[in-house]
Amino acid sequence: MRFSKAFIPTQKEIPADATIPSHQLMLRAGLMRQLTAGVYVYLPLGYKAMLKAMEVVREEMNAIGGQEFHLPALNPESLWIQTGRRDVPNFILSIKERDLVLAPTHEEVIAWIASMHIQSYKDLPQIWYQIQTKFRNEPRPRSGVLRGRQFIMKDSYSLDASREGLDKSYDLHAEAYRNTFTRCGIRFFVVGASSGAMGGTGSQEFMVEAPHGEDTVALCTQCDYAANLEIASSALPKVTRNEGSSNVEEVHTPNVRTIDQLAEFLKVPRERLAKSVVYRHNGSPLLILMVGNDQLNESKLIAALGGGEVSPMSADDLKGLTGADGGSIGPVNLKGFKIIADKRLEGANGLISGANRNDYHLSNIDLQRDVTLDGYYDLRTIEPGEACPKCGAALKVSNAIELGHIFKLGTKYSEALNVTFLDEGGAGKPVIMGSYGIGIERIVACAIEQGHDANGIVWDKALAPYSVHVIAVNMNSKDVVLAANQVYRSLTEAGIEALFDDRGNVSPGFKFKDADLLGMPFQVIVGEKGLKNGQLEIKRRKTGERTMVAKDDVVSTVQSLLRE
RNA sequence: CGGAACGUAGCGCAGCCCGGUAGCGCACUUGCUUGGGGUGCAAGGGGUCGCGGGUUCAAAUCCCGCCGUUCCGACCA
Repeated sequence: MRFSKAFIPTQKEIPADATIPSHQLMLRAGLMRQLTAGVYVYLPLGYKAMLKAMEVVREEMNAIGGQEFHLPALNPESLWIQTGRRDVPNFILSIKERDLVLAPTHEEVIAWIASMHIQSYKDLPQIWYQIQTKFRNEPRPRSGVLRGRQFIMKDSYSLDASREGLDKSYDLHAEAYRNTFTRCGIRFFVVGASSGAMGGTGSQEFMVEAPHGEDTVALCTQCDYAANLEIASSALPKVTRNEGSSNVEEVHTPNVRTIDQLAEFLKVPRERLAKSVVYRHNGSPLLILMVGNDQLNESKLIAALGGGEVSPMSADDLKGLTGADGGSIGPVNLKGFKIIADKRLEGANGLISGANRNDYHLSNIDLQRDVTLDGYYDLRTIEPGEACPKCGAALKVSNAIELGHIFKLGTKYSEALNVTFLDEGGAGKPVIMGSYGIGIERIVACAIEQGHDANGIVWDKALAPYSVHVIAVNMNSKDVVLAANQVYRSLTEAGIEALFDDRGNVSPGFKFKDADLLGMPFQVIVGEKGLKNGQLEIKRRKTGERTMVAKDDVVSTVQSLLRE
């Protein structure tokens, strides 16, 4: 492509609305423009990078036997009502004029097709995928392309006759994902994840560590333990059980509200303080006991409760139910609440907690003796520096971007939409499904987050819109023009995608700056200096390293560089 | 959906407090110049000041409403 004919609107100034590097650079390098919040126009250069990412994904999906579909973005609303997902908050965008919705994902449509055509265990397994635009009713789009209202996803769906089959399909996807992201030159890691409201038994996320990521993950500094903070655990000791339990005593604790104040006031370690956190679960009052200042993890809470809606109880609501304020609430003689506790408190005694009477606490609480508990669960959010549950080394907590997510769905959708097959014994059974997504824009954005410097993008070969950027330093020099055209033609004829900066009205410095901003892996610089010796210069964008190469050797040199 | 900020030429911004002919840099057009890291000089073109209403002789500027965008939070299959 000749730059003089190309539509590549680069910008020197940083757009005011872009706050993270990938967003700024995607705008500055002319990859895209924002149409409205969360919706982007992909310009030719940006779309080329996206197509490269999609092709890598496609090849890896085909390699595990995936079959590509093209599914409708417009879906009948009724299909989503059947699975109960029509009313999921902030999920579906709908069409005003018709009872149609814009599909945010395609489990429903896949299940609909499968329900018609999957009849026998002999028809299974299947891996069906699509690489298409999806829509989501994001309350707050942000971080450029990382969280939009419209985006391109590779989604695949596995259909299996057995749990073992699902495990195999899932493992195939995990391997395909590793290959995909590795080929894209992205440094990633895999974490255990919560399956959330999607339902199902297992799930993992493919993550890229990034300060601007909106996910939080725990990573072991020594072993390979990695988990989304939603499910991460640490090897923190339980609260010890003292020998014998004294009688519960009421203690006057005027104006003591927080755990820190209480520990200070009573001169006791925080481990002996059972903090009461009050919620409503599907409307019913719920008290959760945590150790000291341990933070309740809502994702774990929901999982422990088997789903449903949870929300912190308001101060007024709490006062009405208990007669006391938050800070004085406790599990002993608390009427009308379901009570659960963090695992660290399992069987503990000698605890201090609220008396359900302002300015009073109870001491010597024995959870076995004094409280009717509905169970102990891991409910706390881990903190950086705590011990890895696998190896005991320190955990760190990082922000990350979710590139891909793989799910063992089970039979939630096949049951809702009646997708059944006959097994060997002739019995009807629901098809067992898996669901696996990759965000295409996120591949590109993460590649830029990891591949950029002060001058611009540094593309990996796999995603670079062009492999080589040919720069004619001085278009007024006949020799330069001739040599640059020759090398551009030779590269193109050799099947190497080249962008040729043949602009006549642009100074050399401007061309160099643009080339670094656009970030193609290699630059071939054609200038009078080198030509005197019959040489051209090859610059590696990543390292800045420059080598002079004889004119006739440029194509072969570039070819070997691209093979590295 | 709660909190905050912003909206003036394609982009980045000043002007608004204190009402009185709309400005700067980049980009763009033309000519000359320069030619290995966003050349230099000169002459130009381009704006319903987000939209609607109000106050006033007069509104980018003051008041009210709306819309849009961004950030923090909530949310995030």
